Amino acid sequence: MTTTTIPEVVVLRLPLYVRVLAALEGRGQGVVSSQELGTLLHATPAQIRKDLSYFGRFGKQGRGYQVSNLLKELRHIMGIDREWSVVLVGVGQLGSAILTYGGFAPQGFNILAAFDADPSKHGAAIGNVLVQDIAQIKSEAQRLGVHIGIVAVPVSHCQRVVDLLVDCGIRAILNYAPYQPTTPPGVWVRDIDPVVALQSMTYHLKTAEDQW
Amino acid sequence: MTTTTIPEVVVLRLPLYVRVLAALEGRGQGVVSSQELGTLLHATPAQIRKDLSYFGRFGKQGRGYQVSNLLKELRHIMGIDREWSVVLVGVGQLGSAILTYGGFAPQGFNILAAFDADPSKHGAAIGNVLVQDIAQIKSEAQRLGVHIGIVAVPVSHCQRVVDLLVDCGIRAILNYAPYQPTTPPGVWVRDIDPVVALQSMTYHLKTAEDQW
DNA sequence: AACAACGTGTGAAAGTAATCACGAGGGTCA
DNA sequence: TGACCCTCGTGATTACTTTCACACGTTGTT
Repeated sequence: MTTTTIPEVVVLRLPLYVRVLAALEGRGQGVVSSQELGTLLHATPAQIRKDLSYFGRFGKQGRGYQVSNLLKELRHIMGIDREWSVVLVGVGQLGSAILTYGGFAPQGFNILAAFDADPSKHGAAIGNVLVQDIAQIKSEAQRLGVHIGIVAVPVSHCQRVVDLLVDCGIRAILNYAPYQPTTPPGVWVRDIDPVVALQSMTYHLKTAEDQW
Repeated sequence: MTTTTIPEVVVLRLPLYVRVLAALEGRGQGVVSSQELGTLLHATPAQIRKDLSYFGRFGKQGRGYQVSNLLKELRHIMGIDREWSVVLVGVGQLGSAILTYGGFAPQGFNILAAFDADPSKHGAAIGNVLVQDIAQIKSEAQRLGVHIGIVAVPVSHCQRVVDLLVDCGIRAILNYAPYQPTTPPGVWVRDIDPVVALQSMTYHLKTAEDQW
C-alpha cells in the first residue's frame, strides 16, 4: 500500500471540487475535463489533475472525468458520504443564527444539541434543537456520539470551551470566535472570522489607492 | 523607494497579528517578543520577524516590539485605522443576521445600506439599516461612497450580484454564497463557507478512523 | 486500419514560503 | 566599564506548491 501524506492545501481544495461537481451533476453534465474544472475553480488544469492524482486515477485519457463517478469517489474520500453529529456551544445571537441556518443538514452535518452557560436559555428550542446546560455536555456528547463541535462564544470563553470539547472526545471544531485556540495534536480547528477576511482586503484597497 | 510585493499569505496573517496585539494592549502589556507572539499565533518566531520585516523595522534588539506602536503601525499598513463603507446584498435569513451582528462596526466597517430584489422587504429597517430595492444600488453606492460589498444571496444569484457590485466600483467583496464568483483583476473576494470548512475537517476525521 | 484530436497522469523544473542560523545591537548588573 | 543575556533583521537553506511538458491511452473519422 502506497500511503503518501496528502498536502493540507489539497485537502482544503477538495470541498470546492465537490461543490462544482455537484453543480455539474445537477445540470446533467456527464463528463468534465480538467480544463473545464480549472475554469470553474479558478485553477490550472494541471493543478486539478495533480490534486486528483493523490487519491487515484479517476480520469480517462482523451475524455476527461465522469462527473457522477468522480463526485462519488471524492465524497467517499472526504468522508462526506455519511452523516456527522454536531453540537453547538454558545447560544447568543450568532449561535442562534447558526441553529436556524439551513445549510448544514443537507450536507450531512446534523446539529443534535446546543449548550450555553446562561440558565435563562436552558430548555428553549431553537431551530429544532434543545438548549441545554453546558454542564451536561460531556454526558450528552457521549450519548449522542458527537464528532464535531461548533464554538460561538465570546473570545473570553473560547479557549475554555474548546478545551471542554476536546475533553469530550471531539476532534474537529468550527470556531466562530475571533481567537485562535490552542489544541493538542490530532484536533482540527477551522476559524471563521468575517472581520479578518475584510481586513485582509482593506490592505489591498489601501495599497491600490496609494498607487497613484 | 524599495517596493517589494508582499506575499499574499503574509497579508492574510496581518489581521491575526493585529488581533493579538490589541489583546495584549488591552491587558496592558508594553513589550512583546517574536517568541511570545509566535506562541500566541501558533507560528515560529522567525516567521513573525520575517513577516514584519516586509513592512519595516519595528523591533528593538534585546527587547522586542513595543505593543502599542506595532499595533498602530500595522493598523495603518492594513488601512484599518479608518472607517470603511459597506453595503449588503441579500436580506434573507443570513443577510438579516449579518445586519444585526455587532462585530463589524467596532472594527470600522459600517454597513450603510442593504439591498434585496424582493419588494416585500423594501422599506424595512434591520439593525438600523434600511432595506432598499436592488435597482437603487448603483446610485446609492455612489452617493454613499461605498468601498466594500457583502454578498448573502443564493448561489443562483451570486455571480450576477457580484458583477453588479463590481459595476458599482466596488473592489472588495465578502461572499457568503457557496460559489466562487469570477471577477476582473483588481477585485478582491473572500469566501466564507462554514460547510466547506467542516468538509475539510471530516477528511481528517475519516483518515484518523481508517488508521486502525 | 491509419491518423488526428484530445486529455490524462506524472516526473522534472520552476516558483513560493518557511525555517535556520548568525551578526549586530540593546539592556542589565556588578 | 565590561561581561553576559536577550532578541531583532536577514541572507542562506530547506521544504513545500505549482506549473510544465510529454508519453501514452481513448475516441472519432475517413
